[in-house]
Amino acid sequence: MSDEIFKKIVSHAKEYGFVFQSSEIYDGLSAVYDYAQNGVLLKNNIKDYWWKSMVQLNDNIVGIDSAIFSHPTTWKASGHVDAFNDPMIDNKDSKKRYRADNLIEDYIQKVEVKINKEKKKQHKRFGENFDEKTFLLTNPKVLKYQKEIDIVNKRFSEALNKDNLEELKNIIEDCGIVCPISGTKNWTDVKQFNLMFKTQLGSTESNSTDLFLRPETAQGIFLNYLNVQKTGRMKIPFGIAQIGKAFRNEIVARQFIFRMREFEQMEMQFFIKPGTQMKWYEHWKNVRLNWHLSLGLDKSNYRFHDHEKLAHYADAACDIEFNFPFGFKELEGIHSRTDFDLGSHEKFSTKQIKYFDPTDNSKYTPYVLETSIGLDRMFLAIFSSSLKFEKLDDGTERTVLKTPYILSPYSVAFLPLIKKDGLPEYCRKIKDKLKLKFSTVYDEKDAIGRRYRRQDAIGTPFCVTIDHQTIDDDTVTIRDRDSMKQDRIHVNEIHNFLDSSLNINNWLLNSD
RNA sequence: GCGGGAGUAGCUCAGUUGGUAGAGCGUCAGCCUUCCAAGCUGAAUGUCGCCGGUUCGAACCCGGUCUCCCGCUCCA
Repeated sequence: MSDEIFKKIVSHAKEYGFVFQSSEIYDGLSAVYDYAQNGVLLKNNIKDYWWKSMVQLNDNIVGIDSAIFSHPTTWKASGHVDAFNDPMIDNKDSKKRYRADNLIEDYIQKVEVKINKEKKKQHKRFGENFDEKTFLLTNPKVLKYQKEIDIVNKRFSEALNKDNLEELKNIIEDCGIVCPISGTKNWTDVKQFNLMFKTQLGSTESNSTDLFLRPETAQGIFLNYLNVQKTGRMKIPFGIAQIGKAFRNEIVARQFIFRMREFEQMEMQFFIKPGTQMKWYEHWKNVRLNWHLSLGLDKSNYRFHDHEKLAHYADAACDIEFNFPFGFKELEGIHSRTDFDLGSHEKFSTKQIKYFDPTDNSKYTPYVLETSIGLDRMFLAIFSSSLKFEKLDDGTERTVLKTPYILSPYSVAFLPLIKKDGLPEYCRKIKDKLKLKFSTVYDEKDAIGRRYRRQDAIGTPFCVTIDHQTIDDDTVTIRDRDSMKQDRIHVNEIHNFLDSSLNINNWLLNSD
């Protein structure tokens, strides 16, 4: 059911120039998409709406645009090198996937348990006379176990150091490790899952450094925290906002633009005094939900989801989930990141990243409250929930993209009723006057009704139509996308009409 | 990555047991048109995802590969 709708949404995105699969003429690239002529307008409008709500609306939030490359130590400090690099192995029978290193570690532990069992047994038997050292050195069973552990441990650490995946599999096979679920030894090869994209800085092999494409934009903000705070004379609490691309080699990337390998984040890191994080956590939860609601999509599309299992850096975290065609899924994350990031960069860089608080003469590493929204997910949320297939009273159907007016690719279409009698010329003239301030489009081909529907399909909220009366008295009709109703207004009023309909104040500050 | 399904025009799809492709919508040009996709005339568009094999001959059969969808898995 929703499957069908999702397919229609994806088709519509392509047919009307919103999203194309990347490199389609070469059969495409998995989980990479391009924004097309209309899509880029919608996407830019979303960015703009977010940026203004953060940077322009708040005196204590500034924006930056940090590089996609950063010093490789960044990702050690952030925890991504450890958290994003796992050797994985699949059991072909149970179809379950395991971390190969965990399987081996578990195995070693099991053998250790056997030694302990043996020890307890002997201890019970000999009581006071039990000599642990001699026992461990002489008991044939223990010696056998211990020898096995030593060998496995040695091979294991060598394999890990050399990233020798084949050897990891050999160890698993040699130890006879079975899948806990299927109980079989039918394993695939071990594969390294590196969620970060690697590249090199430097053009020759001998003098190049391995770099990662950033898997999140947040670290660019943390690296610049001190610079921004000093040069911007920022006082805590304050925030740094950023919009930018991030890259993750997802194991499974699916659901259209919901999970892509190259994606765009809109993040704001808010720096606060330790101990105040819960207050700010609640604050930003509110602010962010209201931002979403200000766009006027149905309230029931949103819900909070609190994280039970917290990430290594967080002491509280939740998602704002959106009702996508495939169910409620994460759209935005609000995380209390504590001083994990700044503290870690302090440690790795050995530079002090402290804030001197003049209000009480205290000195501390600031805590961080993060809001992080996926721009592509926001695009999909808007696009999928806006696309309506309406049945009109006269029995005909109408496909209309009811995007929030302020985000629509084009704000207004200019349409001469017919293609002669000077109407096109007149129409172009008034379009030209408005085209720099508003996103406008012109169309004279086909019957007027068809042109209205074309604009409906790409979400244009207003259509200005020039007819013969216009030539006589300089009035035009202006049609509203959602109601399909028309008003006749004077040409000179178009500017003010659009200006007030699309006034960001009315949208952004209308959150209650 | 595993299992299942799929890939034919911009979109939705048809194509009978193998005989080198069609429809609807859309697009374009012209005519006609005084306001909500359906008037008339004409036109363009596909190496049937890609590579290879079987065959006299492949959209159709076989193998490989790429991509998409669903489920599993993963998700700092």
